[in-house]
Amino acid sequence: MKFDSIPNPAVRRLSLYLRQLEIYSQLGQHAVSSRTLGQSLNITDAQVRKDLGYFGQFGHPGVGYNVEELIAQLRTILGTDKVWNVVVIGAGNLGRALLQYKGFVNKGFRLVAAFDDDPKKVGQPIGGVIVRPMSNIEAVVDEFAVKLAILAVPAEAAPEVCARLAQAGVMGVLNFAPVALPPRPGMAQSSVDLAVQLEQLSFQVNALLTEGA
Amino acid sequence: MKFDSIPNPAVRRLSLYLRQLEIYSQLGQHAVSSRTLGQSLNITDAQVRKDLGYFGQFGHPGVGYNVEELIAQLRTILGTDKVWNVVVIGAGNLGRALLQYKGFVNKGFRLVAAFDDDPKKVGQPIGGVIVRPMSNIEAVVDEFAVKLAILAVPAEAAPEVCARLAQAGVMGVLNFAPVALPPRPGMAQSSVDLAVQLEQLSFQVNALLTEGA
DNA sequence: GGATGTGAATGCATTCACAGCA
DNA sequence: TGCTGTGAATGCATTCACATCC
Repeated sequence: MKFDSIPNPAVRRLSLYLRQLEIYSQLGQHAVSSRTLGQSLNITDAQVRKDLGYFGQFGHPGVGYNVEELIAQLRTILGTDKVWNVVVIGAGNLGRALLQYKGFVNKGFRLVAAFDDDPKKVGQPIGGVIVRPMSNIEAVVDEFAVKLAILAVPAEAAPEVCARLAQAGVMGVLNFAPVALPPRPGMAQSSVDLAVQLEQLSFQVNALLTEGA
Repeated sequence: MKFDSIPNPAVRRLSLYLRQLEIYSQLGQHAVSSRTLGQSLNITDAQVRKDLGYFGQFGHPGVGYNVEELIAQLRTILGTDKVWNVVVIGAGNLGRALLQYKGFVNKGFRLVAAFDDDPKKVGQPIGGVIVRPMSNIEAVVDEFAVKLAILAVPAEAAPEVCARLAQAGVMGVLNFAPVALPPRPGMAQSSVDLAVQLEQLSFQVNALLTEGA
């Protein structure tokens, strides 16, 4: 399976398909068409079929897709049929919230450790783990074969910590610090900037207000 | 200024430009070229110029862009030259973290209220506001002219709450619930699903591992 | 010389439309 | 008939390349 040559937006949508299919599954729905699945997510049926088509043929002409079957396939594609051990760096407000977030575990992600340099935070139990000093990062990453990390440290510290994680063997970082991380070959990076998200809405609301007026 | 016909990716980048320019400003940098700005964000210089070009001519040929000047322009474009009052719905782990997040205020967003239906949470002070019962939503939205809301409620409740917010006059929602919100004309919506973010990394790390092998 | 601003060219993603199968 | 899978056509975003200006 060649992973490059696949549109990035398509991969983003795969996650949405999976999420929606899990909802169908829980509702006892066993079959779904590209049209129905798409409508739940505001995506065209052709787009759904094309996205899945990058990875194989999972549907049944005249019938649709089997929900459980497609869930299994998508998990395999996305790599969440196995469990990933994940560490959280930074035990501030955001880090603590993430450590207690219930949505990760049944998606195939297990938070195995938290790190912070504040001596007042080290030793605290949060969401089932205990905050450790940053000096332990390498040992923990090694011990638990950690490949994914969540970065919830201040912007000033983020690039340096990211480099350190890469050095330790982490291959993917989800960054919540409001700063651009220098790209590293061999490391996947994704950033979520909360203020930027609001700014986008601000722009769009302004557009709605001025075009409507 | 016609707000439609502008590529959505371009608007996303404007926020990144602004963020980076604010860093330059703090470092005492007063001029910047499209090349330099782009390099800090892994964006080509042509892209930077094209994005800005959708909104006007802000540069000085042979010189570059004035940092403070461009910051002011971008704030106006994004609508954050004015302060937006924002409410947070849901005072769970994530809601509480967002209420205490320091990054919003100097970006032009003021969190004016939090809501939750859990009687144990109502009355609690968090990050400068007091948690109110959901029944107060309409009154607060009205009183503070709230146009933006952050949705941090469970997935089951999210669509209903979103509809209610729209009814109350909210025009933009940042949704953290892992569910698709039905689109509403006259309302801007943006979703951040934390598990989906990790899934994307999972996919990419798998790709790195298999292509490298 | 060194930078912007911007049409033209390219490349990528989405949509169309239909053959093929249950 | 109803739906998938997929080449072909379209549409959109990015990059090129250069005229223009300090």
